[in-house]
Amino acid sequence: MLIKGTKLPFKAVRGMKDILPEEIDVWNHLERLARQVFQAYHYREIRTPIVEETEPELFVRGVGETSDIVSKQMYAFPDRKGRSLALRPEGTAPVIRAYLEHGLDRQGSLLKLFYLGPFFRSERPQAGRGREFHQIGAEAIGSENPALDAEVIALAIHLLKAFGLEGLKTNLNSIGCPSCQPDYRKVLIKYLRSKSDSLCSDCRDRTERNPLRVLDCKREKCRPLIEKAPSISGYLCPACAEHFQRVQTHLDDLGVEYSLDPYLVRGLDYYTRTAFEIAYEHLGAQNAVAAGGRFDGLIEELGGVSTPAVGFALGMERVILAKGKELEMPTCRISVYLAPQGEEAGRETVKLLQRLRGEGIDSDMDYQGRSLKSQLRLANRLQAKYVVIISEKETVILKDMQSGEQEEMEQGLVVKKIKEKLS
RNA sequence: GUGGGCGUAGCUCAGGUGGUUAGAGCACCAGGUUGUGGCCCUGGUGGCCGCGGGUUCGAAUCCCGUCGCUCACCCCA
Repeated sequence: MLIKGTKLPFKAVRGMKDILPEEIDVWNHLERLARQVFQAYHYREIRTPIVEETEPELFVRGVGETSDIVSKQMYAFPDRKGRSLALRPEGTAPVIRAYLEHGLDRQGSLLKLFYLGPFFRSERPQAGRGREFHQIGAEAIGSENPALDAEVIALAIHLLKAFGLEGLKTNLNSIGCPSCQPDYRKVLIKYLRSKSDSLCSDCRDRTERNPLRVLDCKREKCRPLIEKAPSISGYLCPACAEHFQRVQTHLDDLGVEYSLDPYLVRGLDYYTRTAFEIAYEHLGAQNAVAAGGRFDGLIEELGGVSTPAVGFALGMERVILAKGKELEMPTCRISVYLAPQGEEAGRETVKLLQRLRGEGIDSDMDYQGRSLKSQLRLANRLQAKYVVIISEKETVILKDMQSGEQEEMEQGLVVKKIKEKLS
């Protein structure tokens, strides 16, 4: 409790949240499920530092200089020697950095990695979007086989289903490659400029800055124009078109349901060809719960030998938000609670408690010298299975909190008895 | 960065047009029950009414500012 008359001296940083004991079971549960699923798909975990140096421009070159993430959302700061550091705003660039730094490309053919942890972007907080947020992601590096695109998409969906999410919608598109996207881009810009008067002000801006982004403008005003806009699908080069077709065939073979969405665009510059997004309808404005795609140019951009790769990331907070109260886990339980009565009994209780714990039985005791009544009340709230009442006598009382039955026994026997009952 | 909504007890929220000691439910503590939980009953702890200024005889209430939270835009998982 705070001293009377004072207000909170410290607060969590804006947009960053404490995960409290009552919430942590959900997180651990999801992470445990995720690890199982990744194991089934043969992805191995990698953990990269939360901080990266910005000087060789890892994020600028990876994510894109003009992207909002780099241009205005990155937490960057100098360290003691004046080097510029940044809290990682996304996971792919650091994973590729580690991949190149440790020569993981020389250890085998295809490398499949997953990661989970916090990321940071200095955006305005909103439902499903914090300044610190947690992602689970995967990257499959070293093949342009469309079957791998399909695997990654299937993996993302598999994870979300394992988390218990229903009613997901998967959208798919191909945004081409460096040999065809620029041509489309020119055509699109030309079209958009011709309609510039009818577009919203944001879209006029986007036309010059990031024309593909105009395609997923939500404004009523822009919709009809967008629907008449040239579609990327007509401009894909033969190689991209075939790749996209084969991704779809594989998804069909896998029984994955998806919709083609020619307006789907990714915000990060490194994406090529396959782009996908998995949305949960009732989430509010931020309804993409997972998204990803292919990034065949990133590794070369970061100084490696040109290597194709696909991946995705999934937002933990959004998953938890989507699950809402459905996901509530059983609250904290304890097997045995010890209720000492009086000072002398306290010493015996501490010893008994240690013996129980030595046997691996989760147990606790009252340390506050409270009345038996309030100790039992607490034990009840903790959903204790058994309570041991210890008085100054030789014998103790073992009470079954569910049935209410209790029996008196020698103190030496109680640990053995509890072990029997719990097994 | 831009716009809307909201800041009253640990939590969820009441408190018409300003008017005495600011309320309820939940939670917490104690008692009813000569150390025995849940249900019920009774009582109790807990509030600079976000902060600062203004209007007024008088402000939780009206006005301005500020900070915080929240939703949305932008952008993104």
